[in-house]
Amino acid sequence: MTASRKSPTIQDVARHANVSAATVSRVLSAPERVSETTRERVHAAVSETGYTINQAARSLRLKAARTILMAAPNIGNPYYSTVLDAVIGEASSRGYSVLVATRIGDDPNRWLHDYLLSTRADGLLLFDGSLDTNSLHGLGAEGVALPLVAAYDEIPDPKVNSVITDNRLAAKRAVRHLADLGHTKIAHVIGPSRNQSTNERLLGFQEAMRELGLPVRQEWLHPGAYNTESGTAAAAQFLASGELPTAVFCGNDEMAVGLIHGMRQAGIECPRDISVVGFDDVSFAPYYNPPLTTMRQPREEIGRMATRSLIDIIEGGAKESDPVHVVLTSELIVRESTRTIR
Amino acid sequence: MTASRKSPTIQDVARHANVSAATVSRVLSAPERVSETTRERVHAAVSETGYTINQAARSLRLKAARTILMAAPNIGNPYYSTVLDAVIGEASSRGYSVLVATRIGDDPNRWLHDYLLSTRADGLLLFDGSLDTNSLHGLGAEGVALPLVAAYDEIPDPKVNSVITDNRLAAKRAVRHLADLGHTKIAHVIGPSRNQSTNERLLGFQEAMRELGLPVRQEWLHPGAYNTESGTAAAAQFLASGELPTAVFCGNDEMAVGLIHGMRQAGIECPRDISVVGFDDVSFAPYYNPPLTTMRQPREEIGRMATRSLIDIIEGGAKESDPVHVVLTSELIVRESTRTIR
DNA sequence: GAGTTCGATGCAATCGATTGCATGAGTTTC
DNA sequence: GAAACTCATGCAATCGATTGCATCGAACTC
Repeated sequence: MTASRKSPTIQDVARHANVSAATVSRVLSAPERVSETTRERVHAAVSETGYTINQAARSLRLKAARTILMAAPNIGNPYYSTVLDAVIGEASSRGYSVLVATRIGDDPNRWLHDYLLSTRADGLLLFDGSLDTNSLHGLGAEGVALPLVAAYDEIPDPKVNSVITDNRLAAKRAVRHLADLGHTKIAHVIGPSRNQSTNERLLGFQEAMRELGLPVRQEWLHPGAYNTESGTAAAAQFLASGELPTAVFCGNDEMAVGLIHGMRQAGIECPRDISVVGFDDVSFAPYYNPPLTTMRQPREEIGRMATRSLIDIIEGGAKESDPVHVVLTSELIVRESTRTIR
Repeated sequence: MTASRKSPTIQDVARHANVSAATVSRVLSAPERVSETTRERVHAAVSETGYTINQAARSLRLKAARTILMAAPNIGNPYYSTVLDAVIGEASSRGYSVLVATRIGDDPNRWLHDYLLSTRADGLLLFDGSLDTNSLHGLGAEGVALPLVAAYDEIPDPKVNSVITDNRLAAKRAVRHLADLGHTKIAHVIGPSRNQSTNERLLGFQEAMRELGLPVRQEWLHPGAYNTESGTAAAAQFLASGELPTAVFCGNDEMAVGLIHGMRQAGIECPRDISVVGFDDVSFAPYYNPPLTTMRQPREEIGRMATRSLIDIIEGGAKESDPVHVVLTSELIVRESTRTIR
């Protein structure tokens, strides 16, 4: 109650409880090494003083910040909000805080470096496959690998831990779904090419088309950027291509929505005139008009698993030498943006 | 190049440059106090060793973490993604990192306490008006106010700094817009009642209705929770109310979308049968079908201003005793979810 | 040329928590 | 009953960066 001028330190608590600072520290981190009577006395002193541990001092001494860094190219994308939520939940249940960084300047090496080598964060949750492996490996101290888990987007390096989804297969299933509905003229809106996930989805698309014996038309492939604008741009491109596809597989929901919007402005209605499959199943997908058929990605699961793995690695040291490679499965959610061809 | 076993310290750099650690420190923080020749020598040593500052040590010494904490009830809401983006941008341009916390257990006092009194964060960006003032004031050390800026949602305490929008006025304008289109049967989907912003919007709604001489029907007021589900629930309530409103003012876009969705399932089309105004103008609003008429909140601006104010307060100490109170104006964006009554 | 000033740099204390080692009291063992 | 052992606790060094004060040499003044 009677708060002192500034935050009480472990010394203050020690004084209150008539013990040494060492004992207070032990009560807090290894209670079983302290007798019950002193333990109680210390606990009382802690609440009397309103003591909270000074993380800076702790980090300095332990060389661990109990903080992880989540880096994503654009937190602005609604895809990440759910993931971030899950990351925070899992991290805080393990006693970790979460720092968030976006690509700021265009020198990822510099900012990652700043965060990680400065004991601000103990490990990195990387949601961005566009970083080159070399710069990442350079981050760990010599020999010691930096705790790093790549999530959502794979890093093309088997030594890097990853938690991803079955992008290739999922893309194939999405295309098959369209084919099952009778579509043969199928277009694809591609994500940003620097992402591995994008390439996997494109590969899945191409593979499925080949297996189905359907032609892939170049002008029905639009390179997008995972945002609504590029969906609308894709619509424009397809409209200008002479013949309109009857179905489109989009690399994510944002682009699907942008595409449907663009098409509608030209009088092409979804699903009446064109079927559209998205990817991700973001929060508004079921509420869109039409409700979006999409490949759901288990985003909470991705966030949780990635965080759990990262913290396991941080705490287990490098002893578990086998890299973690988790592949979660996406699920086709059929709603109303796809239907049988007339 | 020749990286040592562990991260180099300021001592290592000092040794390389044949100066004392004090000098290295000065080169880094007050270059003008060091002669040019040594400065160059030190810079060379820094890049040779690959030195990065140890933030824990720095924080301990300076009693400042150069980190702010953004606390929001549910980061999962797409509203926050844009704000967070802006916060990160502004913070990192000032050399600050951003920690993110969600409401975890239901003891906000405890977690805020943990973060703030433990030198993890120097200040708090609070996006949650539901915390009671007492617990907040308890946070600062005696006499010294904790650097705190309430954003988006006002704390009903003039001593707390805030960056908010003109919720009341904005709500009135939204209702006026509906009235201008000839609507008289207007419903309102309210946000979670613990939020001040919600109450302001409700007050604005009521005020506008009174000024327009329109009756407020109780069964046309639905208490929602700022998510899509409650929009759909509101639709159900209105449908069951005997008479259908011809227009609805929703407390945010999520609920607007949920409402439109729910109405459509009952065969009530927007804007044909019912006009809907949302609030926020989240990223998918212009791409919805129909594109959403909504009160745009300057979210980047909110994030940027709030962050800037917070850091100013942190760095300026408590010397600027006048609380900051910024009120940004919302803008009515007319799209296609509202139209003149038939 | 002796005294004064100034700029550059080093010394050493400090921030607060942790932990290996030492100590001392109490308990067990033969 | 003395040696061996256990258990609880304290002492003091340590983590790495910052900064007030001291020092030292050079430049300047009269």
